[in-house]
Amino acid sequence: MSNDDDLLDAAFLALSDPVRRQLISRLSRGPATVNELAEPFAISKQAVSKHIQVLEQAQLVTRSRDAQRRPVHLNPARLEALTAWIDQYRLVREAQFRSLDAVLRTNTAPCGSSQKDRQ
Amino acid sequence: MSNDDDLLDAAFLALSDPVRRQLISRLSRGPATVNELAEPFAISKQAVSKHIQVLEQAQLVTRSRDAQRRPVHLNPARLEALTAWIDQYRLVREAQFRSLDAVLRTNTAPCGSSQKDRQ
DNA sequence: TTGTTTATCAACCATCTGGTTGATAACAAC
DNA sequence: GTTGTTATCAACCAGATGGTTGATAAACAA
Repeated sequence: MSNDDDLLDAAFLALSDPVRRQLISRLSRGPATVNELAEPFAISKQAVSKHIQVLEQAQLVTRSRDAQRRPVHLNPARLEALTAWIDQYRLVREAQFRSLDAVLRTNTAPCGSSQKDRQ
Repeated sequence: MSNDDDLLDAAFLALSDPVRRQLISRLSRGPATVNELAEPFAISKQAVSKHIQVLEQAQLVTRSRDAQRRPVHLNPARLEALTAWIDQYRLVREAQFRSLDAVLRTNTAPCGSSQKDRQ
């Protein structure tokens, strides 16, 4: 987990599983232990523990220590890094769509669906 | 690829690979064919074609037809769905952090690092 | 027709993923 | 000490993923 690319790999991979996304959802309402997190699921707590390790490696969550408990906390900063990556490309493309739209609207009149591929 | 959850699965999985993220990056500058997309990479174009199929299944890209070419287009709408999902939880948690911060700032004076786990 | 370009399909293979069960470690309470 | 709770580790397994090579199809150009 050295460079930035590996962190993005790990984070997106972590979010590609519905169980892990539900864990994120639960943690957005506050920290929780593995047992608490595992309770709503039909799978073993070992499996949940593995899921949490995946999230932890991606730095989407952190752990603390409270006797034998190891509460899991959400890390919003890492979530923000993901939206930042996505928006970097989404916004560029949407801006191009808007300007293309403006060109089509002013030059050619009818609102036909004739979009050329190579710009 | 029926429900919303499957689409999120597919989309986050699609972005968990550095090659596919670079494809997204390239496509944010405009449509391109498989051969054009494969050129910068050391892997075969069959491999790139597979990557594009993964992106297409996630509806992050679309294809069109231009003679024997099949140009690939970015789909910003799907990218936006991802940021929407992330922000849904990121913003909740950050808001909680801010209010906790405010409570700590007004009630207890010294800026020590004593955060309790269970809220 | 023949050839070229573009792109996918079909096998195949090594590795990773997500789940299981059983054993183990660390701590709390008695 | 013993018992119970919390959590991880280790080994295993079925299926998915990411890459390869070779064959094939589709749309042109000559």
